Amino acid sequence: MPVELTPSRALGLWHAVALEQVRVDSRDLTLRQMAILLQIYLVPPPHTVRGLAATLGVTKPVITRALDTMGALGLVDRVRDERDRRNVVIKRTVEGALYLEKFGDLIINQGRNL
Amino acid sequence: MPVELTPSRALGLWHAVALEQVRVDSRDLTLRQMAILLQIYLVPPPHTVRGLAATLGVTKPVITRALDTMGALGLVDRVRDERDRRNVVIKRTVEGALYLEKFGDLIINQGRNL
DNA sequence: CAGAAAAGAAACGCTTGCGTAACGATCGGC
DNA sequence: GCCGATCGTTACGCAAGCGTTTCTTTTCTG
Repeated sequence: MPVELTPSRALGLWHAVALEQVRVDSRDLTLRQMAILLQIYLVPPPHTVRGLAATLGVTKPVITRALDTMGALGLVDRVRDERDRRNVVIKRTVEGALYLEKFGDLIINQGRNL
Repeated sequence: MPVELTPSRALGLWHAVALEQVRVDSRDLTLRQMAILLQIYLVPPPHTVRGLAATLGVTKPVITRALDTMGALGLVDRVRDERDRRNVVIKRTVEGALYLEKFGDLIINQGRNL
């Protein structure tokens, strides 16, 4: 069953969520960073820099930098892959899960108030 | 009738939209800029720098800079208010309307594919 | 009509992200 | 074992955003 949305409702939802997120959270993740974060948490692991770069259609340094930033915020973690030590496996964190959980609630609440 | 969303569906929708938007459009508006843009286009005018700053909970220079950037992209326009020449009234543009229309379609399509 | 107040922009120094290119570390094929 | 390929990071110069402060123009007040 698809999510039923009219054009104006869709933009209205985005509007309400963006507005509330800006008001509530000073951490201003870029859309790219958000896409990366959601990819990590919603798609089954393992996640690598190269894989994320390919999925997002961006270069590898973009991923590295985003992981730097979000790592400093505690939203993700990096672990060297012991099977192939060239790889880095991106790990989820409790704080990251909490962050997205709150964000999901925000979407739902704003959707309810539409 | 509210938009019905479960937590995972809400994040999934955001994920799909963010991913597709990153892949398709090199213009990477920040969440703040997007919130401003949507406010301008979804809420009845007039819109002023001061009003937007208050609504978003940010300082005036943030709005000025965002309008500079989005103005350069053709997404919004600025016109001096002739009634009170201290004010600037933010105007919508055809290109901005088109941009949001496409974005709305993106949300709907991704919502359908959930 | 002088002085305070208000609106928006500009200036300042700083931080962060970008794309491209170069780099060390590690693996795989011969 | 070596040499090319692969993975992630780092370096570089540049553009854009931030918060704070200052400035200019315009309006309101007494």
